[in-house]
Amino acid sequence: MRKRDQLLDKALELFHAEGFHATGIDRIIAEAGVAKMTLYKHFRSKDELIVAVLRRYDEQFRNYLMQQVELRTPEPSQQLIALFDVLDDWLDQDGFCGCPMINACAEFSNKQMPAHVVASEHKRLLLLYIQEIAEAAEASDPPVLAQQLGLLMDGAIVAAQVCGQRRAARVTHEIAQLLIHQSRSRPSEQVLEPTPSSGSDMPWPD
Amino acid sequence: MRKRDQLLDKALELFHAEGFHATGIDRIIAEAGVAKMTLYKHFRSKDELIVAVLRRYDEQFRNYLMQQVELRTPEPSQQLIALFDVLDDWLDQDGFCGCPMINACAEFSNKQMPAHVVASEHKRLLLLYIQEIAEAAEASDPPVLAQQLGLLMDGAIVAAQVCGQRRAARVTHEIAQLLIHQSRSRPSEQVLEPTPSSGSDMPWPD
DNA sequence: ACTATAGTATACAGATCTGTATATTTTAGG
DNA sequence: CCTAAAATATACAGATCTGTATACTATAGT
Repeated sequence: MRKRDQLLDKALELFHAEGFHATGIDRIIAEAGVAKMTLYKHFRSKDELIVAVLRRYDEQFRNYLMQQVELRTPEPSQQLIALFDVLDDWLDQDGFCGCPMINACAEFSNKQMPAHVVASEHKRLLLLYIQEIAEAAEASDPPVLAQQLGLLMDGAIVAAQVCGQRRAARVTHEIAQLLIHQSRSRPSEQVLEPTPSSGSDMPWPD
Repeated sequence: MRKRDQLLDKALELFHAEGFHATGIDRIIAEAGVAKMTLYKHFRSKDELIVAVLRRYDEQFRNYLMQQVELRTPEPSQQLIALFDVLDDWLDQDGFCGCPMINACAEFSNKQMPAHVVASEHKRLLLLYIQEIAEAAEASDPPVLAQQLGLLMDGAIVAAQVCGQRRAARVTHEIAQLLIHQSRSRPSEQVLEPTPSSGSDMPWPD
C-alpha cells in the first residue's frame, strides 16, 4: 500500500496546486515515481482517484483541526475562538491556494458528481464538529452558531485565496468573538424580512 | 461585434457551469453558432477569451449589484443590508454554481495568472463599493466594515455552492445587521492576540 | 456595383489525455 | 529458495484539445 499512498499524496498536491482537470495522470505518476499500470490497478479511473484523494484529505484535515484545537485549549468557548487561530495559520502559508474541497466544487459543479458529494459531506462534518463544541460551550443555538462560524471560515478562505488577504482570519476572529458572545447572552434572534426583490434581469448566468 | 458578444455570453455560461479547463473551444463555438476562425480573429487564444469573459462579467455583475441596491433603498445604512438581499436572490437560483471569479481562482491558483488578477481586482472593486456605502452610512471604520461584509458574502456564496445551502445569505443577513449596528455605536475594536501556534506538521499540502 | 471587412467551412498539424495490452522484473512471505 | 503478488516498462489505441492554413461567402458602406 506504499505506492498507493505515494500516488494519493502527490495527486493531492498537484490537484490542489494546479487544479483537477489541468493535472494529467502522466504528471502524477511521473512525480510520484510510480508506473501508470500501478495507478490503474489501485484506481479504476482518474475520477476514482480524485474521490479517493478528497476522502483522504477530508479525514486528514478534520483530524488535524480537532487535534490543533484541543491542543490550544480545553475550554469549549475558547475552542470556538481557537478555530480561527488554526485557520489563521493555514491561510498565512506561502503558496496557499484555497480549500481543495471548495476548489473541487468549482470544477465539479453538478451536485451529484462524486467529488462534489465528498466536498459537501466534508463541510457538513466540519459544521457538526463546530456544533458539538458550541453545545459544550452552552451556546443558545449551537446549530445556528456553527453555521455562522462555518460561513466566516469559508469567507476567510476565499478572501485569502482570491485577494491574497493572508490575515483574513483575523477579521473573522473579531466577528466570531462577537457572535459567540451574542450566542451566550441572548436567545437566538429571528431572521428579519428581506427587502423586496425586483424581477429585472440578472447578470449571473442562469 | 455581434458574434463577439455571442461568444462571450456562451463562453461565460459554459465556463461557469462546467469549468474553464473542462470546457473546450469546440463546444463554445458550436453552441454559440460561430465559426472557429471567428473566435481566433477576436481572441488570440483560449486564455485571452477567458480573461475577456471575466472582465465582462466583472462589469456586468457590479453594475447589476449597484443598480439593485439603489433600487431597493436610497438610505446608505439600509443599502448595506440590501446587499444581502440581492445576494439572497442570487444564491437561491436553480443551478447556482458559485461565483465565476472564485471558481476562476480555484483553477488558476497562481496569483500572477491573468484570470486570477482579474478575479482579485473584481473583489477589490466590490469591497471599494461596499466601503463607499459604509462611508455614506457613517460607519466608524468603513474599510474594516467593508471587509467584514465582503467576507460574509463570500462565505455565503461558498455555503450555497458546496452545501447547497440556498438560504445561506439569510444567515449572513443577521450577522451583517449586528456588524453594522456595532460599527455605528462603537469605535473599531482592536484585534485580539491569537492563541499560540504549535509547530506540528500540517495536513494541508504545502 | 464594387470593395473591404467580417464570417464561414473544412481540413489538418501537433500535442496531450485517459485508459489498455503485454511482457518483464521486483518484492515479500512461507 | 520459490512462488505469488505487486510493480514496471513500453507501446499504443482512440479521443480530444488548441491553434492554423486555405479557400470560399456573405454583408455593409460608399
